[in-house]
Amino acid sequence: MSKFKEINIDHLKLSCSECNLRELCFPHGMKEEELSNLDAVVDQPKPLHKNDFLYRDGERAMAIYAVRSGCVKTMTESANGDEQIVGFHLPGELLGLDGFADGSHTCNAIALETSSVCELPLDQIESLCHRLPGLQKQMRRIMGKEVNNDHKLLLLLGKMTAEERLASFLLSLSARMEERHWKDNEFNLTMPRQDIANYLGMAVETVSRLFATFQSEKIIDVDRRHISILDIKRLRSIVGECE
Amino acid sequence: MSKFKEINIDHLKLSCSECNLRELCFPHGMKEEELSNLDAVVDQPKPLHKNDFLYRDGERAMAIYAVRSGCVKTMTESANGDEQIVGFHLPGELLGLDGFADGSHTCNAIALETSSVCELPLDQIESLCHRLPGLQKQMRRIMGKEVNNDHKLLLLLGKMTAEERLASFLLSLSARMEERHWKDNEFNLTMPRQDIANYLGMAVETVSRLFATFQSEKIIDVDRRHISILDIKRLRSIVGECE
DNA sequence: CGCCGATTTGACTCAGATCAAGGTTTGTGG
DNA sequence: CCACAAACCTTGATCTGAGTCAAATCGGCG
Repeated sequence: MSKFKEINIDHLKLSCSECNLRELCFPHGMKEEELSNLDAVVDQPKPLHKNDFLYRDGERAMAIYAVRSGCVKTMTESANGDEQIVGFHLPGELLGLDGFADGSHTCNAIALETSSVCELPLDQIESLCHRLPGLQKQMRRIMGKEVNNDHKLLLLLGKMTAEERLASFLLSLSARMEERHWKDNEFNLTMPRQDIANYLGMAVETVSRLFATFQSEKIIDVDRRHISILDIKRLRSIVGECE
Repeated sequence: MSKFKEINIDHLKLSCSECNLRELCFPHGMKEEELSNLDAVVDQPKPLHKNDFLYRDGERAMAIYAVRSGCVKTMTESANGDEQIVGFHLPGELLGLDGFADGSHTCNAIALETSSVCELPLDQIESLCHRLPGLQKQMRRIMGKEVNNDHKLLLLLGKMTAEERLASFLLSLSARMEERHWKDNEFNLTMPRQDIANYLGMAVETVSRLFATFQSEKIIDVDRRHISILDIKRLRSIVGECE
C-alpha cells in the first residue's frame, strides 16, 4: 500500500440524495425534500478495517447502520460459545436492528474487508420519523425485509441439503449484485470459506467439495475468491426453482 | 362439547388496558391515556378454529396481530414446496411483521387450536404511531424482538445437535410460560410432534426418540402432549448454559 | 526463501434420516 | 354407544449425507 492512498478523504461526506445506493438504502421511497433532513442526521464515521467490530454483542445500541462500501457480517453467539453468522451485508444494506428490542445489540458486526458505513443515530430516529413519514414507512419496510431474509435463511438451514444451500447462497449473491448494477454472473467473495460454511450451517470441507463439484459440472467457475456463474439455470434447478 | 358453550361472546371486547397480557403485547410501556387510543383501533375478529389460516403467503397484509388465546404457527414455503415453521405464537405474542416489507405476507399463519387474536390495522398504524410515541417505540421493540428470536432459531438450526435443539425448545416454552404467570414446569404442547420436528429441523422419529430418552433420564415426564419438566438444570446444561 | 493461514482432497465415521411396522387416540357416522 | 377410519405417535432396523480427522497444497507476505 502506498502512503499516498492514506490521505484522509473521509470527511468528504456524500449526501444521501447523491448516493448511488439511495434506492436500496434509507432514502428509498423518500421525497427530495425529506432527504435533506435525513442528510442532516446521517453520520459517516471512519472506515472500518478488516476484522474491526462495528458493534459488539451486549453493547448499547447507538445507531442503525447502512453499509456504504465493503462488506460487514453479523453473527450471534450461543451460551456455549459457538457462533452463527446471520448475515453478510453488502453496500446499501442495513444492520443494527437487533438493538431495537432492548437497546443493546445481540450480535457482533464485523467488517470482512475495509468497509465504510453510514449511521443513523437511534436518538434521532424517533423525532425524525415523526417529521418524515417517508422514513417511518421505510423503517417498517426495512424491518420487514430483515424478517423475511431471516425466514429464508431458516428455511435454508432447516430444510435444504448442502448442495441446495450453496446454490441458494450463490443465487442470492448474484441477485444482490444485480440490484447494485454490478455484474451478476461474476464477482468476488468477500468472505473466507470458513464464513460461508458457518453461514450455511456446514463444514468448510463440504463447501470446498461442493465448489469443486459445481466447477466440474460447469455450473460455475471458481478461482479462489472469484466466482463466475456459467449456468444459472442449473443453479436455479438445484434449489428447486424449476421454470 | 355442550351446545351451551357456543353462545357467542366474541363481541364482548376486552380493552387493552384491562387485558392481562398487556405487559407482553402492544400496550407494553404505553401510558394509560395512550391505551384508550389503542383500544379504539384494535379489532377482535371471530376466533379461529384449529387449522384455520389467519393469513396466507402472498395475501395483502392488512394488519398485525396479537394472539389473545390459543396458539398460532407461522411457516414459510420454499419454491419446491417444503415448509419451515418459523414460530409458534403464544398469547401476548405478535405476528404479521412479514407483511411490512412489501405489503404482502410471505408466510402462512395457521391456528394450532381454537385461538383468538387482536388485530391492529396497518392503515391505522401510521397515524396512530404519529400520535402515540409509546406505540412507535413499542413497534420498534417488537420488531427487534422478532429479529432476535429469528437469530436464536438460526443458531439452533445452524449449530445445535438434535438433543440440544429439543432441550432448547422446551426451555423456551418454559420461559414463555413463566412470562405469562403459568406453570413453567408443567404445560401442554399445542402442536403435534410433526410440527415440533419441522420447527427444529429434524425428523418426527427423532423428536419421539428424544422425548423417550429425556423421559428415561428423568429430565422430563411426557404423556402425549403433556410435559412436566423434572430437572431443568439438566436441560440447561444440555444446551450449554452451564452455571 | 520460508512461514502461516486458507483451501483442498481423501478416508473414515456417525448423527440423524429414512423405511417399515405396530400401537394409541380421536373423530365420525350409524 | 360402538365400529371403523384417520391421525398421531412410538419403536426398531438400516442407510447415508455430511461431519471429522489427517495430510497435502496453495498463496501471500515479511
